[in-house]
Amino acid sequence: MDIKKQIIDRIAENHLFRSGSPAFKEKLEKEANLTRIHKGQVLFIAQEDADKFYIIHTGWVKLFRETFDGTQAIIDILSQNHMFGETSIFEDDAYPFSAEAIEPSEIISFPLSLLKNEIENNPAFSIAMLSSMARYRKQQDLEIEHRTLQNAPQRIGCFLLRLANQEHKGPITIHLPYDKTLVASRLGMQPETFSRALSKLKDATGISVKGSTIEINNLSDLSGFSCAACSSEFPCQDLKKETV
Amino acid sequence: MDIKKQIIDRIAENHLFRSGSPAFKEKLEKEANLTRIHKGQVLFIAQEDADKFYIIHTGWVKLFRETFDGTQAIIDILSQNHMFGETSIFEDDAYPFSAEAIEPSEIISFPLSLLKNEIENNPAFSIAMLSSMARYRKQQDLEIEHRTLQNAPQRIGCFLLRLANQEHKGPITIHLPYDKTLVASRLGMQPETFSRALSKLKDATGISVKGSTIEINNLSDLSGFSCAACSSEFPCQDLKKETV
DNA sequence: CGAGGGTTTGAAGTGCATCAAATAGTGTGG
DNA sequence: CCACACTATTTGATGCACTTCAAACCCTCG
Repeated sequence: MDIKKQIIDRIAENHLFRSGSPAFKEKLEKEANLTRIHKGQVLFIAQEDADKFYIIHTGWVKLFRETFDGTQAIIDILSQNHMFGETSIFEDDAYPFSAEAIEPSEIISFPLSLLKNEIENNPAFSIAMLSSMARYRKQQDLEIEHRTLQNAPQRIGCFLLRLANQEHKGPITIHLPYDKTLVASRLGMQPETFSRALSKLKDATGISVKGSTIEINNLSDLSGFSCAACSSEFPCQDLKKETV
Repeated sequence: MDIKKQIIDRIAENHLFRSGSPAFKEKLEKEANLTRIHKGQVLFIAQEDADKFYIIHTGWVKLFRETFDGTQAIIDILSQNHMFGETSIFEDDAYPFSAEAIEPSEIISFPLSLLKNEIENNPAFSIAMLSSMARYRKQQDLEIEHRTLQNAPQRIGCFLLRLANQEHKGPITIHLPYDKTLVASRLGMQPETFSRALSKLKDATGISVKGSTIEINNLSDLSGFSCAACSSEFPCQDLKKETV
């Protein structure tokens, strides 16, 4: 219970929930449900009736949709402090995608009704929600652009840049947050293509790769290579920094 | 003035603006600016200071971003009753893309400040705005999926299905709303690819093509072919039907 | 009629996917 | 701590889809 309170307190600090009413925060805390889920566990599937929304405490969750033949389209892969499932409010209470843990994770769930209520009764909150959705929208626009204009090595480079802390000078060390196979599908390519594209990127930009650890020696080489085919100037803001 | 009033009245009927306060509608009418623009005319470019948002009365407008070397990524192509530029409210008052007329068009512009005000002061309106953005978000998710999972002929078929009036039984005649070259870039492919993919689609589904007129004889052949690689069941809702 | 843009067709190249197989890495039970 | 099983990753070979470059065609409009 104590842990739960701590978690809620931290969540309450983020941009969206800061605008929540005290009553809302109280209810959040009361109705929060912290669950540990294992790798591969499915939280919900697309079209299912939606009655909860989720925030990730630890771990990683992928959002995806699939066709009849089982091909998956990864919509997003989320980590700590990210919220998902909340848009079903606007989708006749059906989840618009499926969600599955890709690592052992701790997930907090809340009744969607709380959110709905707060949106309807607290204008400041609904405005905060608007700006949260606007941020997501911008990110999606960028995603489409990336997939249209960048080739495989460039997309990987761009992904690495967004993982890197761009303030830092000098060599930067990055750990891929999950399976290379998953990074590949997150970037819309096959695992084999990812592997080959990564070594092309290595040759082109002088990064070094050992397993899932990647060292960037020269940030501007990397950004020069990756961002050439992108309309936004470097650094391509990581819109994910603001988490909710 | 009379024409202007008529236009505003029609706009006021749509989902988003129905939630506007009477004072808001009044101000909209007073501050509306109807402009005729010619093909190729640019309304604004990305990053420019935003002080207006737009609604299309007649014609077509493309939204796009471009890289240094001039390559364009088409974000969307919009027609009658669609709104654009409004998201700059959430982007530090800078347009996140450029907008250009692709046909002679009549465009109505309004001060962004009106919208900002209404969002801040009319909770019902900000909720309507939320649901409008949620709709857009869903559409973008679908767009990414299409580009990932569908091949060129399938994407064209899907595009045609969304143009067609799906209620209608029997043969359906469609006119491409703008240049094939533009349709191609809207679908993320080259004009040559479009041309070849269209004839593949013709062979596969029995549609007939004469210039920019396309006749669909058997809707289910077309949807069977195109929607096989898509997670949503046919008919892929045209989320654009609700225009704003 | 002739100019110019849009569209189609052809030929060749590139990038990514696919299938198959080898290799590296990880966790398990002995 | 090792051997085994299993999964993740890499590598190779091949094919397909789309792009690119070039040229022809077609349509419209002065």
